[in-house]
Amino acid sequence: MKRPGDNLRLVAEPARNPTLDDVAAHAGVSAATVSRFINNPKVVAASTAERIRAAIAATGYIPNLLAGGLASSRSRMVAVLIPHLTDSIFNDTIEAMVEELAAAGTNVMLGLTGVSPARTEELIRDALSRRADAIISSGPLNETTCDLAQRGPSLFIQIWELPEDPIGLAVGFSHRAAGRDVARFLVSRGYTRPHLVTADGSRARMRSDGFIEEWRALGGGSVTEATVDIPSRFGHARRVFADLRRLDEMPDVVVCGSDYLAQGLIVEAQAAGLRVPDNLAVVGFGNSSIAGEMRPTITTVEIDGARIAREAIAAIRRHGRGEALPERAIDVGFRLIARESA
Amino acid sequence: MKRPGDNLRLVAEPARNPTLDDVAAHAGVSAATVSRFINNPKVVAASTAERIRAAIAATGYIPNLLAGGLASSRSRMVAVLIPHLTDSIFNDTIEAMVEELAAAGTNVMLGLTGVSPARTEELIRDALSRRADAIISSGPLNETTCDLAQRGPSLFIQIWELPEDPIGLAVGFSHRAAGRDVARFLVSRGYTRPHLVTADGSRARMRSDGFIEEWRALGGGSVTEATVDIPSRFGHARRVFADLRRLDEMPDVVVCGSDYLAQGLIVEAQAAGLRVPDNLAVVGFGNSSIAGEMRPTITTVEIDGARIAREAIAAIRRHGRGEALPERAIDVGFRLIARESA
DNA sequence: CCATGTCGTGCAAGCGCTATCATTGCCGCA
DNA sequence: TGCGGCAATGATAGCGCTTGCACGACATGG
Repeated sequence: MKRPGDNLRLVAEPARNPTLDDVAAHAGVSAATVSRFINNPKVVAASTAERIRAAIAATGYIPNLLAGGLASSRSRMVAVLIPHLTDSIFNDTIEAMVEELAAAGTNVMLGLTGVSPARTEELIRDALSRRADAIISSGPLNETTCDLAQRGPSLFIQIWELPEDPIGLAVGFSHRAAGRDVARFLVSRGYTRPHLVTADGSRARMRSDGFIEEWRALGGGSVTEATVDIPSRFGHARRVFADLRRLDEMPDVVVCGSDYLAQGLIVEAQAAGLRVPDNLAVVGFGNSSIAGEMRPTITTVEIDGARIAREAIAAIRRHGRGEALPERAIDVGFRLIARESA
Repeated sequence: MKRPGDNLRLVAEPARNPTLDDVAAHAGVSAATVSRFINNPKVVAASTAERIRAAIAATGYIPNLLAGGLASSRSRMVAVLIPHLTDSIFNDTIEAMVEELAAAGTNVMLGLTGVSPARTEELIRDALSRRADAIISSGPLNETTCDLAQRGPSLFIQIWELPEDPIGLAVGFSHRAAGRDVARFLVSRGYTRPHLVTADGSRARMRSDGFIEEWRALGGGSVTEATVDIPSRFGHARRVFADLRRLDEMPDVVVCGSDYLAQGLIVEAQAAGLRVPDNLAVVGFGNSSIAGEMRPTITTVEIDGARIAREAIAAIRRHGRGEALPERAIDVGFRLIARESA
């Protein structure tokens, strides 16, 4: 239904979104006061607050965070850079992160780096362009990316690892120590012929190194190894298992780079008529939700993703308030969970 | 290497990031020209372009997209709203989406809605606040959210479903038709006692309705049903399978809301000594990567996530150029893939 | 040779908000 | 009564970019 007034309204007030000024006019205060109300309601008088609240509702005002960010040089956004989404061992961490950030009124820019440093660099550039309050990265860095990360005003947080000299902050754990712990555990269980399935990345490499180091130190025998692409996926299991069977001597335990791959190996082993762990034991990594739900349940290394998220976010908050960070690296540790598969 | 000039530079030019003006001064052109070069290199003369390029490198300039977005009211960012990350049937779609968008120089704001309309509303508000070029949503909407989505300048795209009257654009398929197809398939294979495991959401509901409708139309017998929380996860399988065994009569096929749940049921069935599909058949949904890799491989319904991503992005491009959308709903269809599990 | 493009560029006015500083009452306390 | 102090608000100057308009230089065609 079209009434005469409609066109007039359209002329007087075009398709433009209402702005702070509109709200201010409507509430009979200045734009500054409305801004204050939005960012920190308790600094305005209760009666004023009420009028502003009403004006916002009446005008259907939606703040413009681009303008706000430009003026304050705080974007209320953090960039999260991860390699993949599918079968990703980080998903729990990321999910926790996104939720914690949402609770703090901060949004997340998601970047998928794959294994490409070039893509990583571009994403860091994008994050800096958007003046992200922080950049949380679990991907691989090279020299250029480090440089970029250094220079930008955004807090740079590396998660899931602990480099010797972190750029901004690192929240992670020692992959080498995790590898060693697994070795010790397998020795204690009496396994003698471990097979390592290592993803083609530095973190997995460190775990394998740690494992072998400790295994040898404890007088263990020979270790066989296989390599898979990043990330360690369920789908790799077929080839890995097929290769396994061609070894001179079957291993008695397979150490995987992720619970998904471990799950895949269990499936393959069972399909081939083997019993897990009796004929072949399997160790996962990450304590993804499936690990405790698989049959048999999967022995794995738990990383407290929620804790990583919390620490990262606490640091972002501090950094946002201009405080210095108490530490450059936070070790959240890990925990070996012995279940049925090994 | 430290030269005398360095300190002077530091004094003259404090920690401030270089801006367009700095680059312009360095290149001996106006800021407008640098802006043009950045956004559309071919409109500036080749020689000028070269000088600007050099100036950008020399100053280490990083554009400020907040300022750019404010001025142009285009943020080069789209919001992607999904319920979950873990075990999510959307992950392949999202991954394709993020990659396509990255290729187009657009970043992604990730929002996790869970099953809460309140959270969805807040995320839509956030997306509008950031002046997202588009909002891509696969979550549940209520009246308020619809209103918001209508009003905002962002293109609103619903994926994975086809409502009768989409808000902006819908890219999806008919869940009802998918349910019917599964029913027809199972009849053709001679199954007689299907068990439906329906997630507690409207889409899964539609598939179940479609299934039952067609099953009855084809003269099939009684259908049993169970409900699980959203999303249909691997971990639900234990309870679902346990409940199954308590039925008066064991079903001969279980129809699941996701491949992950299907995988879980296969694991449970096998752990209980049943053979799949001989003793119990299983049908998944989504053709996630595991579906083709499980033992037995999982019969499922394939959705072309990459196609959904492409269509959505094409629409965003058109909308960005101010063109009207050729259609309000795009049906990408689906495809039943018969594998070993049913 | 002038009218008419076309191309490359500069000028300047915003985009919508935040933050600094100044201003106004008003209370309490000496 | 006077005044420092505090609470609440307003005025104003940007934040760094985009873009419409204008302008000069040069090429084109009648």
